[in-house]
Amino acid sequence: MDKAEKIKEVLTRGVENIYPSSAVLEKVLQSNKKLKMYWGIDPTGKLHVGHGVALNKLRQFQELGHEVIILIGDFTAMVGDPTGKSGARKPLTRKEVLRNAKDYKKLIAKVLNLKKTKFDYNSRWLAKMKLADVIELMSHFTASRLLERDMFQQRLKTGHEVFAHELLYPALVGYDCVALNVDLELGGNDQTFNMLTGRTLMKKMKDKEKFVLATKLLVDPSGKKMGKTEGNMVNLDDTPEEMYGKVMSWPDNLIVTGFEIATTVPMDQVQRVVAGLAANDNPKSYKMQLAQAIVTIYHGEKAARHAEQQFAQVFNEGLNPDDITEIKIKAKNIIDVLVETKLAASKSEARRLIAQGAIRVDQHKLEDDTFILDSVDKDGIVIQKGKRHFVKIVK
RNA sequence: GGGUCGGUACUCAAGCGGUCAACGAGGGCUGACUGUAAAUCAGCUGGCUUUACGCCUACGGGGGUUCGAGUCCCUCCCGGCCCA
Repeated sequence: MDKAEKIKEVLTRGVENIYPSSAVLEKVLQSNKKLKMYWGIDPTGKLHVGHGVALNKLRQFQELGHEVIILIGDFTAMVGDPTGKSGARKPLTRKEVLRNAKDYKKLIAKVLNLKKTKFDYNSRWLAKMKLADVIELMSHFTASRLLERDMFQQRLKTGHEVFAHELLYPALVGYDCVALNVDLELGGNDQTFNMLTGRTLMKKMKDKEKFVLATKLLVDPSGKKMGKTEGNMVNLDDTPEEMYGKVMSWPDNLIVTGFEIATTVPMDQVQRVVAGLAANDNPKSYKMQLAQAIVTIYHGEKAARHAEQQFAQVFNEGLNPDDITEIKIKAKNIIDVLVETKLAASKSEARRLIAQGAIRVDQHKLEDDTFILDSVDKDGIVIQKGKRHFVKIVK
């Protein structure tokens, strides 16, 4: 790929929108100007494939020689991105944030060149702000502008409360880019509002144009949320087998988007997938390729191949996977065993699962909930719940 | 500050004195069907046990009325809307 092609890929692949426009950004990229850009993350949860999209995009920029900063929103995490109704989320301790950040770094290293990546924390400037600074910052916004955000609108419409401090959120994350003095911000399309707030602020406070690049989200082509499959969000620290399995359970219409945003598979190859699907090829084979491509990024090729082989073994042939988590337990009664192995959350649930025929012991469906596990030999006993949860009881 | 409506399980949301562990929807889990799909269909979805028209815990907090309260009353806390 030459530079022109790379620039084109940066501007189009997995991109939902560019502000002020793709054309303007293209010009800047073609000049030899080095851009300073950042991507902000909330350190409250796990990194998942949705984040992988941004990482891939950042890597492309990095390859073109631009400067990448990853901003951990440790301070804004305390405000909480306005979701849910109670706002009762407990603030993270400094320790938790640092631990999360450390985990993030490890995962981010799979995609980005860490030597060329800076990490920063927005508490560095936000924690120091005085009330006068906050007042000055807020004076750049109108109340209605802050309330425009869809989430607020929805809550107002349905009579739910919007807390005053939540209105600060877009302003604070918007201020990050001023503090960092960047040329470009990258984020998921759901962050567009916040990113544009920052763009406005940058113009007012520094008289500088900040580009905003909003990446596509992992949704099906109709724009609908993943719905049921949301539960199959792939965390970047999932084991290869989990990751592979979760991708396989995505709906078929996510395949193409998945290739585009979550992998580095060349786009002309992705086009072939599109053609294949249009020609009624079995989507399963493409989904397997996708799963393998994604697992390869985070765990390497070997692990990906193994995950695929395990997947076939368990789901096509109905056998047990090779490596099952082994647990030593005290309980003997099957109900207690299920609870102790965490396959069931409570004894009641354990009984329900058995009644529903969800529990297998060494491949045999269990119908008796008074079953006693006594003689555990050296090979152990495999307990299966549903299709994909296995635990091996060992001595 | 005044008026008014409201606070129910993971979420939304019924409920108007007993038959309420609480309708319905979403989500989750399990089963069938499959390509571990998705869609669809079915069951389950507070806990405990002797699995029973059983016991305990739950309908913002506390108190009361009643044989009996998510449901009525008092009070406190919190929110929406209107007025100031």
